[in-house]
This record gives sequence, C-alpha cells and structure tokens, in this order.
Amino acid sequence: MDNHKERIANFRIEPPGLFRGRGDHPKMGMLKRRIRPQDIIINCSKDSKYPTPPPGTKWKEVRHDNKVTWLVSWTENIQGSIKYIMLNPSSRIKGEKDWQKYETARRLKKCVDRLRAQYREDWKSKEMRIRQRAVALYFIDKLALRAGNEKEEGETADTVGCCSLRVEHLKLYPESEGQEYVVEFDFLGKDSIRYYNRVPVEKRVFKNLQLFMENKEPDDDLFDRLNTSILNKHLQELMDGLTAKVFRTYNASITLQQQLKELTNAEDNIPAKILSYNRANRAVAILCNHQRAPPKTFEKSMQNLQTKIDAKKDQLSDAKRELKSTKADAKVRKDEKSKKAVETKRKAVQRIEEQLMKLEVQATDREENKQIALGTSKLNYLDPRISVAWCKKWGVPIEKIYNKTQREKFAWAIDMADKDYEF
DNA sequence: CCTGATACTTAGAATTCTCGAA
DNA sequence: TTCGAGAATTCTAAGTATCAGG
Repeated sequence: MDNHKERIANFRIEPPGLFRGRGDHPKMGMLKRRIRPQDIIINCSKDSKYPTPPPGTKWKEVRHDNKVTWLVSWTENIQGSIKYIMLNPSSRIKGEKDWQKYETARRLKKCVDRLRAQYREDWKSKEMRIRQRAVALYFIDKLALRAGNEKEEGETADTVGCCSLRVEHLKLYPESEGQEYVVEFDFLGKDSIRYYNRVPVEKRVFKNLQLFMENKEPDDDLFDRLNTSILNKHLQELMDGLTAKVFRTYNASITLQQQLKELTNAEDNIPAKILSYNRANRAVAILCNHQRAPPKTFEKSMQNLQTKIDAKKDQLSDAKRELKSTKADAKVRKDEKSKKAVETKRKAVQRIEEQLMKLEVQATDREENKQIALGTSKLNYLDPRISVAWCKKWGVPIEKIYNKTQREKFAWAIDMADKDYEF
C-alpha cells in the first residue's frame, strides 16, 4: 500500500489534553503540549484526500509543497520548535534517502586518503583558522565526534561536539603511562552522554592543541576560529555532498566491514558467528560512543543465565557418564542393540555440548554489552548491505541480524546486495 | 559575515508485545 | 494457563545541515 496514503489514513488528532514529552511518564498525565486543529498544517499533493478537521475547527493551512517530505506539521508551544509527521522508514522516499547517505559515505572512502593527507598538511599552515579546521577534522575522522553546532546558552543542556569543544574539555599530557602526546577528552555529548577518552595523538596535533589553549580560560572555545558552517563549507569543496556527519557514517561502516573480516571464523557454528557479528557491531558502538544505562534487571538476568549454564553442565556430565557405561556395556555384550545405544548416547552428549556452548556465548555477549547500545549504529550508521552480504556469505539467516521492522527498513539493501558486496 | 527558521536524522528510555518455562 | 524476561516497538527530544534575509 502506498505509504503516504497509509499514513494519512491513520492520521488522527488527539483530543485536547495530555501529551507526553521526553522523560515524563504517560500515566503521570503531565500537561505539556496541546495540539489544536488551528495550529496544524497539512502538506499533500493537490489531488490527494486529506483528513477533515474536527467539526467546528479549521486547519491552519493546507499546502502542496513537493520540495519537502513531511505530511503534517505544527509549532510546539514550549520551545516554539516545529514538529512533523513524516513517512515511515520503510517508505520508498526514506529508503532512497538512506541509500544515498551510504553512497555518499562510499564516495568518501574513495578520496579519504587524499583528504587525510590534506588535513595533515594543514596542521602546518601559517593561518590559525586553517590549523584549527585541520585539527578539528582530524578529531571528527579519528574519533567519530559529532560536528558540534552552537546552541543557545541556558535554554538547553550544556553539551558539545567537536567544533564547540571548550578548553576545559581537554587535558594534555606530553607523556602518560608510557605513551607520548596523550589527549584526555571529557565532555557531555548529545543527550548528555559522557564522552571520556584518552588518546595518543600525533606530535603536530598535540603542539597545535597547546597553541589553541594558550592564554585561554577553561570556558573559552578551543576552536575560536571555527564553527560547523565554516567546516562544512570547506568539506563541500573537498567532495560533493561531504559534511562532518559523513565521516561518522563512513568510519562506522568501514569499521564494521573490517571487523567482520577479522572476527568471523569459517568453521564456527551459527551462534558463534553471530557473536562475532555482535562484536563487530560493538566495536562500532564504542567508536560512536553509543552508551546505555545498564538494564535494571541486568544482575538478575546474568544470574539466571549462570544458573542455566550450571544446570546444563550437570546435565552434560550425567550424559557423559551414561555414555561411558553404555560403552563399557557394549564392549561386553557386543550386540547390535547396545551399539545403537552407544550411538544414541553419543548424540545426546553432542547435543548438550552444543546447547551449553550456545548459553555460554549468550552470557559473553550479554556481559560485553552491559553498557553498550547496538541499536543506534545498526539503524543509522552501518550500511545494511555489509550485513546482508555477510549473512549471505556465511549462510546466516538475515532474521538473526535484523528483526521484522529492520528488514522492512532495509528492504532495499536485502534486494540489492550479494555475498561479495564491498562497502 | 550572522541569525533564526526549516527540514530532516539520530538517540536512549519507556512501553508494549511475545513466547517459553513452570 | 499464567508469568515474567527479553525483544520489539514507540516516543519525541536533541542533534546536524542548509538557507533566506538582514
């Protein structure tokens, strides 16, 4: 069914009253926002049907702008920001946009060596703005930092990205724990998630950072001659369609591909291969700093799993003991029936060993994933064709990697990629 | 240049659903 | 048949990027 029509058909205006905002529970009934029919703008093609407003009311406007993709919008009454109803990720429009995003990242792959050589040169530039630009780009590339737009002070949480880093967010160590030129980052990023990292950097970068920080207060901008608009303008000149966030997409996807190559063992069974996939995914999530609060039930669920593992181990030693005695029995009796019994017992042991292994893999995976969120990178940063190709290459069912919704969103990739796809 | 408006992507938590063990 | 853990889905805030108009 045509997605646009579907969304329109399902669209309805809530009765005036209770609307939720991030952080408050619906049952608390917090009165936050009230969307009134007269605030709503409908955007649809000229010949399409659209919902009629509730009796006695009117829409703010009905327009037909095919330069944008939203179906409905209104101005939220707290911050005055605009809200939209958009198409589902499985829609053609979103799918094509997503594909395009990964194609841009693949074009970056082709010229990234040139760009890296360029910004390394720029570390030596006579001009401060160029040096700052080059060091910022190095961070965005190496550490997958976000661009860091300026935001209005006071109104919002004090969070930063690359271009908005302040002096107080970095500590420089000429030497630390046997490594030279170590930079310690400690700041709050998007959603106030802490970014903490200690990384050795190139000497030139280190010297530049010292220079940028000279005679500044802790709350001064590190890159005082740079902002996202300047940076993106520069990137646009280096490659068509290049912006700061393309580096995150590129580095995430290339890391997944490279980690899958490194971690997948041909002789592993499917659960072990999936563990390898999750580990590759995890490497990306760590790079992008996708964290989560450990689930409230984490300790308990680990304990439950351990109990299962212990029980399985007991079951295994029982089965082994039985196998042994059946073998001994067969040696004495030497008849067909006892030979068959040995085979049955042998199979049982094998089956239990496999089950045990599966549980242990699950425990490892869960433990390693305690504070890491895999969903965001899987949904937004990893070219799905890499995963599709990996599944085809190793005979792993795609359902093990993507659930139903994800398969719908990535239908274009499932159609497109064969086992030899290279990002 | 700078600023605010606009449109779109990315984000983790909250909520709801589902399925296997008891 | 019920219960609860884990998976799936929903929710909407918080980002990025671009552009018009001063």
